[in-house]
Amino acid sequence: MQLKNQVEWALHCCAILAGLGPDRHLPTKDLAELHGVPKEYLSKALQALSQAGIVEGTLGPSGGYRLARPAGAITFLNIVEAVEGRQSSFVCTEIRKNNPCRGSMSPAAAGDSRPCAIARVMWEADRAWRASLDGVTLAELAKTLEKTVPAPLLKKTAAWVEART
Amino acid sequence: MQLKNQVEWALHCCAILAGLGPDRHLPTKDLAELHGVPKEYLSKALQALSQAGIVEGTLGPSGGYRLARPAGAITFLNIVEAVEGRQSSFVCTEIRKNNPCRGSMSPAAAGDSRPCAIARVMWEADRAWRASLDGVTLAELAKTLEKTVPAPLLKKTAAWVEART
DNA sequence: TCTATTAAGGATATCAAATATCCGTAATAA
DNA sequence: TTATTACGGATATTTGATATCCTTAATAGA
Repeated sequence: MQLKNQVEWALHCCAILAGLGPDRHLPTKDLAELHGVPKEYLSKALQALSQAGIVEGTLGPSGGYRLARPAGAITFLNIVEAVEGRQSSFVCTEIRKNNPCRGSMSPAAAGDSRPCAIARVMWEADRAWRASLDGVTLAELAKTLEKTVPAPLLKKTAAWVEART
Repeated sequence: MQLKNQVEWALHCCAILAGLGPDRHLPTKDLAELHGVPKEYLSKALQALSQAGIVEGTLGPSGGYRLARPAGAITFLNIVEAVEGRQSSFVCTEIRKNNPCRGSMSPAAAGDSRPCAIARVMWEADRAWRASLDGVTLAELAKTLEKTVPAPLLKKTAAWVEART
């Protein structure tokens, strides 16, 4: 079980966009070159972010993407769910016959409206995962970066961004 | 991102085995029929559980599987990790060039031993997921089943198990 | 001893999803 | 008018999950 690599790309792109000045944009092409990933495929991830209202794109020359809301109002969970979807990592299929732990998918068919006890444990863990991701915003990530990443590296990136906007 | 269906099968099989009397066994064939899943493929999951020391198999007629330890000493995490592996759902690839958030995979190559800040957030969420799974044992599941599953269903299963052992 | 049963595991086939590429359309700044 | 860009549809490629087949060795029971 592994998250799509688009999740990693989306998180890094958002981190970069969070450091952008107001009303400035970065096009897919630059973001792809920065991270060394295929432009066309990264574009799909950015489109997902756009549809989720996390980033917004503007057309034409000097267009590109920027955050659609303040970095403090965007959590990791928002980004992960935009790319990866909201379905739990555990899917309870209707396991048949004698098994006492019925699924909750079709209570009528199962003759029991109570959710599968095993599924409930798995879903609770999924909830804990999402709660953890929902507890960190892009703004807090930026603070962490300042503390843990060597200054020269940050300046290098800042200069790179500056040169493109 | 989705867990393998083998995880669900393994959890249900362990739940059944937890209700078994001491020194009794259930073969793969019966477990597969009970759940309505392919025997050969379920066998792979049971082998993984066996290698992890969660169940133990005995050969020959009247052989099969049983739990290798008390149900109170087996957590959901044990079972999930036996089948799904221990690698985090988030993999931090070395994203190249100017990006300030370096990977922690090859600090030497990155010239920086600090782990990627984005990866740390994702890994923390993964840790929360595993902690949640590690907080529930098979014994506790059995208690939940007694409370939430209608008695006739439990009796039906008990009778089924009884007929096979 | 013989036979049926079983776990274990290697090899391989099948299928679904992730990954990646290509192309057309419409909008827009210069 | 032109170059640039987001957006989205269609499709190819690759990878991993799913599934099947077969052999081997152990073991209980006849």
